Amino acid sequence: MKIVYMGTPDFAVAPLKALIENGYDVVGAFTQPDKPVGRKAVLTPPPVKVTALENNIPVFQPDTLKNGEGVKLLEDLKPDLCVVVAYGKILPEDFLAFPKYGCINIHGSILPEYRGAAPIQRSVLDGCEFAGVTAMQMDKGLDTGDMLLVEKTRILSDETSGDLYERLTVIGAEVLIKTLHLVENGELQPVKQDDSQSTYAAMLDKSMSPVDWTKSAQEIHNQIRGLDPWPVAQTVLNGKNLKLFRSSLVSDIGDGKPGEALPLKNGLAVFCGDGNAVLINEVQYEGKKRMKSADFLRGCPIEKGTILG
RNA sequence: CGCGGAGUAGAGCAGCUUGGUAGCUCGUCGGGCUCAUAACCCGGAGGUCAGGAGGUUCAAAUCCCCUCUCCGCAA
Repeated sequence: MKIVYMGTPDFAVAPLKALIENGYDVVGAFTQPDKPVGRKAVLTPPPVKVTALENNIPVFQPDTLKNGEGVKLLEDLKPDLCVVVAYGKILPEDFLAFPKYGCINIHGSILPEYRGAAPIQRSVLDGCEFAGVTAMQMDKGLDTGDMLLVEKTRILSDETSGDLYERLTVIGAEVLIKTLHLVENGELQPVKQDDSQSTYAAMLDKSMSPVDWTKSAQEIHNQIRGLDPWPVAQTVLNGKNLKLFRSSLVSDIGDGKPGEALPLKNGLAVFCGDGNAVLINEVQYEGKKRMKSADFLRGCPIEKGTILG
């Protein structure tokens, strides 16, 4: 079976490798064009491109698939199936219909919940108990296709989006291979999504970073882990930005006003709106490196009672 | 050449303006106190102060010049 793989970020690397290791004939890899990255704006190829090239798979980085541009490329590759994992572009209908088995997408949520761009982050942000990966048969809607296989996993209480991302990419690779076995054996049992239960996971942006300390400790904890590794929860200290990482909920440390800092032996605790507090285990002050908050306090003492934000 | 912060002991920082034998908090090692301790007390080790046999000077972590690296903002 000839497969065209379509994906861009790290999340899409493990599934691609799984295809290769399981002997599938990956005849081409579609990925986003190289983009400038970092302060120096170095032109960087997306992870999937790197992996594909290492395995001598032809790489395609079209700016658009619309107006028949995408199909034009498929006509040469003649895939039986397209596998799409976090590709980052909308596939037009003529493209979806081209391969014999259509296009199968690996999505980082338990559909129909969290359709869209940032399902993993949103599920951490919302404090969900479970996350998962769904394989689906793509249709013209956004993550609306029939579900082929679902795998769930429990979200750990201190897990960040980045942590969960790494776990789900592994699960995603497994789900993909299992789904392909079903395809090959003609055992697929597509299940329609219940649109009435669907939710949309919008892309994250930097405006979500500032912490509102009047929220509950649990909500703030979810924000800190959900926005890690990007865009990262942030507060203000001495007029400068302070990024917050690796929080945990603490109890029995007394009372304080929302945003009130409490320097502790093992790090920086901050009181929240519900009277509880979060312990911030790692911070990054403007212009400084990321470090343990206990280390930060050694060089930049914060008086008890200082209000953050 | 987008704006800005920073490189000093294992860690986090001060010292630089007003040059003159390197300091704080923590860790570490040894000892003491204690039923006990991540607590407390005493003592010790540990630094070519990012690099340039650079410039100024009697003397440079500190002033001037060049290079490298890290980071925040903006994209």
